[in-house]
Amino acid sequence: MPEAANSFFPQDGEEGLPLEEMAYRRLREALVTGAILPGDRLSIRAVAAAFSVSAMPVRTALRRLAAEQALDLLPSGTAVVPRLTRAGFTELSAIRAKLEPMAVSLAAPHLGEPHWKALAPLVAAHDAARAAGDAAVAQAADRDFLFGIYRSAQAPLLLGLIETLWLRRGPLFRSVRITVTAAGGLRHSHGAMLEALRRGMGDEAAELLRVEIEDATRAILATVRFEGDDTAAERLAWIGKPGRRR
Amino acid sequence: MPEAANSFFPQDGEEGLPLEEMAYRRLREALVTGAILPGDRLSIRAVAAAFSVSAMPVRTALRRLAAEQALDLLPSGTAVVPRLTRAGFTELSAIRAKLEPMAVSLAAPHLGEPHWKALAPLVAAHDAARAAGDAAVAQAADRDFLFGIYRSAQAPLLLGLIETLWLRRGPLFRSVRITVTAAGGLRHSHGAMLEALRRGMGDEAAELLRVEIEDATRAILATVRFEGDDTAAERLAWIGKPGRRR
DNA sequence: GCGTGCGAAATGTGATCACACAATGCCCGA
DNA sequence: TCGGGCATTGTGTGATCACATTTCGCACGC
Repeated sequence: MPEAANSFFPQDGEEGLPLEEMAYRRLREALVTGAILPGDRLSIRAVAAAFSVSAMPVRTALRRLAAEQALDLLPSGTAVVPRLTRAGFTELSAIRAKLEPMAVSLAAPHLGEPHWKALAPLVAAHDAARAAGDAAVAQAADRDFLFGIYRSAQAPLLLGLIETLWLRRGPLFRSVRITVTAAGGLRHSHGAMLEALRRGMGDEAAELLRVEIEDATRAILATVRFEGDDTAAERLAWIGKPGRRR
Repeated sequence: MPEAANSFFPQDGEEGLPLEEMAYRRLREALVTGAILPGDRLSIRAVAAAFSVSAMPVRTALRRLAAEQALDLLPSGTAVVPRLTRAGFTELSAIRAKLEPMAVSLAAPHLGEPHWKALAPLVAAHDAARAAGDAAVAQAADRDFLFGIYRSAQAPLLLGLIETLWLRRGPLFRSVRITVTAAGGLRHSHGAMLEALRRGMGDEAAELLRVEIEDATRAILATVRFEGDDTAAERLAWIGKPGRRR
């Protein structure tokens, strides 16, 4: 990828970084990978202790994540991992279906030989991983494929918004991964997208992506249980349990 | 407006609020109204002194604005009011043209009599203000009209993104105001939008907005000078002035 | 006696400040 | 024009304050 290093999923290299940046990245990673789950409360002190730093850098990092909508803030100021509801997921997907194809269209004129060389292996990696049943790796390949294109769109504002959306969707990854694996994987059109881009048909590639996002959304809505989706049986079981949490 | 108070342009009531919130709102207001201009550097200490608070709340507020893309951060960490380039403005407008009509479509089913009562005066206020040549008031009425609808879309994530975009566009307001005033005002289709919404044609209203945004963008691109748009004469005058700023 | 409520104390948590440290950039003088 | 010193600015720490929540215990009622 000729562009700068992926700013979304930074690798290690946490040596010389300011502590705030370190805290921010670690929290973001935890969010995206599902290490912390929806509903979890992140108190400044607790996180600071976990990271062995003082409250300030953590506070800044937490607020930054909140400003990016990756965390919610209780009225008291405590940060919580947002629970994605069915409506929230629908909204998120609808926005993605508008912005990400737009990024593909914008990127198309900027793509060239070096990009094909970088993108093609990612499609192959996805297929291989899915065939092997490793949904996490397949997802990672997909993600790298898409962001490889998005970064080429030369649209920093748009890229930032898309990253925000992915971050917000992060906590859902775990369940989606399970579901998708169980379902044998969603159709993925990245190979066709790449072909369209090679032929210079940016809008066609964008349309493929839009359809893919909408299909995937439909599939997830049909199979994944969301926060607040308690079944009748669960609601009944819930009644009369005064001491429950969450 | 039946919804909660406008969170984008808060009025006064800065008594019981945390200082960080106060600093945040005042900075945002300054940004949106053009009180601080693109390129201005906002040092934590300077702002803290201006607001008569210590550095901490200001620091948090500045970082929050930066996370929302309303401010840029120099590598050193100093916050600066972003300069909107021609390309940046084009990108911003393209995103708005996708998201804001979407919000209108989503809001349509939720609108009812109370909304018409609240929105109609805003259209009238716009017309009156424009007739009187008061572009600032006309803009404010437009803004309230649109956000009144957006808030009804029941899409918090989308609303947040749109607010971010407006915030980012804020520093440009001053020049746009001048230009638009000089040009006699852009066509505005809010009356027609309101009519379409009343008839339950949400998509039609959305389309009107999309066209309006695109027209306005075109007009602004054609008339407003952007950062980096130096004319030939200016570029010539620039040569050989080693000590220049900005 | 057992269950239920209410209230106060204890705890947790965020907000803010003043201070110390280090990196950055600027300005002045050679 | 180049170098060095100094002012500015961001980063991070620890203590302290006020507020919110939770928890525990006691008293009341069944």
